[in-house]
Amino acid sequence: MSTRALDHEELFPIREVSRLTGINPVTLRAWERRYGLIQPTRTESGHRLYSQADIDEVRSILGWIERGVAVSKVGRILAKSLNSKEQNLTSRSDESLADFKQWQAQLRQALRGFDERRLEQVYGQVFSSYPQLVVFQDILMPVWQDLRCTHEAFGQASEWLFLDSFLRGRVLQRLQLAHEQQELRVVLAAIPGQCHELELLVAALLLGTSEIAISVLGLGQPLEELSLVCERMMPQALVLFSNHPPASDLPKRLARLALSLECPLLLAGEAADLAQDSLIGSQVACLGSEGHLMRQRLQQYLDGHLDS
DNA sequence: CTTCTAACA
DNA sequence: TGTTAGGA
Repeated sequence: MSTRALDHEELFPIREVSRLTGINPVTLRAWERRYGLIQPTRTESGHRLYSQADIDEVRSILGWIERGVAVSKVGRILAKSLNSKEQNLTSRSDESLADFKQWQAQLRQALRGFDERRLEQVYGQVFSSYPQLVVFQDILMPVWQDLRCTHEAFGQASEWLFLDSFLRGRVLQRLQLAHEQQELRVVLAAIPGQCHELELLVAALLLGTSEIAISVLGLGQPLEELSLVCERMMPQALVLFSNHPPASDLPKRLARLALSLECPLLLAGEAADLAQDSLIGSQVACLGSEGHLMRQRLQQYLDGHLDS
């Protein structure tokens, strides 16, 4: 704690990184050698020094591994999705990033004590300082993701669960409040698979505006029945959500689904970032995974389609 | 304690 | 693909 004069420039030896991420040092070196996955700076004697950004990269690798992606394929994915996230981060000042970390630290402290009152308090304070989108996308969800895939200490699984159920409750609450008298209605469904409920709910929250009401379908929603559901709900659009790498047959399945729908079909989440190349020229539009962009593109898309 | 490569499971 | 062995 005391030696952190410059948080950004602080460097860690491999053993520390291993402790922080739960990855064996030798495995860390194997990733670097075989897949070129993290390239830390070196001391003159050749010892690796990892920056905070390197450690964050290890964590995101862990996230993809947990979603069933082979380590050899993570590199490509990271190269793509880093683009959209990096742009988001570099456009932000260092001091606001430091502020985010402060709030995240407070959040982690509340979680460590399983202190619900404290958690509510921090949650409320964050909301009084930042807009909803920033609160979820830049402060709360990164902690949720870290806790989910990092095994830094015994008990983190419980802390993750504690946060997850707290946030699910709060987000549901907000979703209910958000439903008022919007003119446009959009249906949001998860691509069946391994999506967490919270990710879908947060996406719904971030996509909604004063003009667009989002209706969320349950997690197990079968893709094949969506045309039926849309026939009866008659939304202005159907948005599919996934944070997982798209299966190779996904573009075809989506194209087929799009043909059977009365309304336009859109894709959101990390899957949208990763699949957008294979979907150009198809009926399926990609919203991306960044909150601002998603909302903006959805709005524009609807505007354009309602004119014609 | 770190580094590396080659071979194993 | 992660881990082990062996040497520096």
